Amino acid sequence: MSKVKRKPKRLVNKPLNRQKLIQATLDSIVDVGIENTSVTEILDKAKLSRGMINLHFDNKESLLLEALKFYTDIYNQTFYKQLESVKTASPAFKMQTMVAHDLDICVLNRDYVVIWYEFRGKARTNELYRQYTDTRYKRFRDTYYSICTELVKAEPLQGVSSKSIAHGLITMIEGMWIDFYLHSDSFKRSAAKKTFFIYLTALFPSQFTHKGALK
Amino acid sequence: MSKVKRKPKRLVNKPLNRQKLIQATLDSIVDVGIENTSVTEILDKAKLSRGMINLHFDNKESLLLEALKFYTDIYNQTFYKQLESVKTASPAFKMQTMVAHDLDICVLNRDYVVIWYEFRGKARTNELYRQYTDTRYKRFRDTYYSICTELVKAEPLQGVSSKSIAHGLITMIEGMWIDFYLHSDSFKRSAAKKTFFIYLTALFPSQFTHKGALK
DNA sequence: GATTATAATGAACAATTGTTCATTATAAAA
DNA sequence: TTTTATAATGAACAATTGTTCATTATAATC
Repeated sequence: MSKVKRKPKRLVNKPLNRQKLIQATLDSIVDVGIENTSVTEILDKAKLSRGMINLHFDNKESLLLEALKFYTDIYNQTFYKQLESVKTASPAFKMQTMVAHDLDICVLNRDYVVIWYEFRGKARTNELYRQYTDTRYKRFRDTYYSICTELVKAEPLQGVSSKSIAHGLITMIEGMWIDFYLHSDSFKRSAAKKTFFIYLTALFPSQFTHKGALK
Repeated sequence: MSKVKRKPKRLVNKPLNRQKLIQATLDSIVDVGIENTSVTEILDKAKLSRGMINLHFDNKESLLLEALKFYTDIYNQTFYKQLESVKTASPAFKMQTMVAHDLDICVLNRDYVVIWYEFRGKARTNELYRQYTDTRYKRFRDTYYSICTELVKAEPLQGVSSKSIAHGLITMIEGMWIDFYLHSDSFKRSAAKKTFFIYLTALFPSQFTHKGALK
């Protein structure tokens, strides 16, 4: 008789505590590194009891993967938002916008970069991590390749493929991130941007200027 | 009476087993990552008994540090040998030589790069590791800065500091290493070299050509 | 207020970590 | 050959790892 309906109950705090665990995991990675991020460490930070990780996630590994997923989503969202906003603009403006994004404080900040490299350090020996890090990397690379192709079309260079040029630029951005990761204290966002535009101007003098502005 | 002299004995195999442990540690880092490099893993690889790490080194941490030291010495030796060999050459030739070294298979190979990034991943939270990785990085950077200064002196660029140029080049080399680390299967040494020389030629057209040769 | 579904707890678990040290093996010196 | 110094062994250790699950707490429904 009373078997009419048993609806879900008490789901108010569950998603909240789930998110707490993800945040505590990311905090722990920043504080003590992914290597020393134990369940004890995470639960101390989240101020939750010992069984919570295995209640909300199957195991510690799943929690770490969800944290990585949550993290990469942030970058993807801002990256694509920027890309969308310059869809019809000139290639030079596209390049300027995307470089500005990748050197912006909302993406190139201490915590953010640390988390990225901690996860990617484990990606080599962890198939699942590699999936996420490689996907992000591919999108990032494809975007810059595409913009470089447009730049070369607008201003052809003799005997130089747009592929090679894109390769160099992508490599440089990656190097900038590493530079920030290693020396975030002395790293100067403006200097990085300037350096970047020196190289762009050397290759495409009719589309850029050293000062980072467009022609 | 018989207290005349007690000379050291049986020191034949000790250094040999010590080196075995260092090599097994590096092998383990390549195989399973520094995170999963346990004493059990190392000793299995070295085919030595359980107590050996604490006999030859104070503890596991010391062994890892000695392995890092052994590793960085290899790079430093070849790097300085090359640098010494071009001491009196033109800046362009110096640049060509050092880039060739840093993209050469004896330094840019799978095992070598993996070990480097595994250690550097831990360097952020490990003061001692950081000392070694930072020292190597500083030497590397100083060398390229110095060569760039010479290049700019030979061919001044208006409104562009040699510091910025060096910054870009160093950043690109670092990025090439990362690229190799992440995609050693598809990485093409020749393509990397070519890309590098495109940028050098764009900046210093009277000292380089796209083909990687000197003018 | 009583019932019920489930979120949260934390003691207990087996497995693995790095380290210790009494014991054994071995090569050089007496 | 005997003695001696020390290199090597591996069982035993305490500490820490991630996971389990019987118990308790709590909010929605009856």
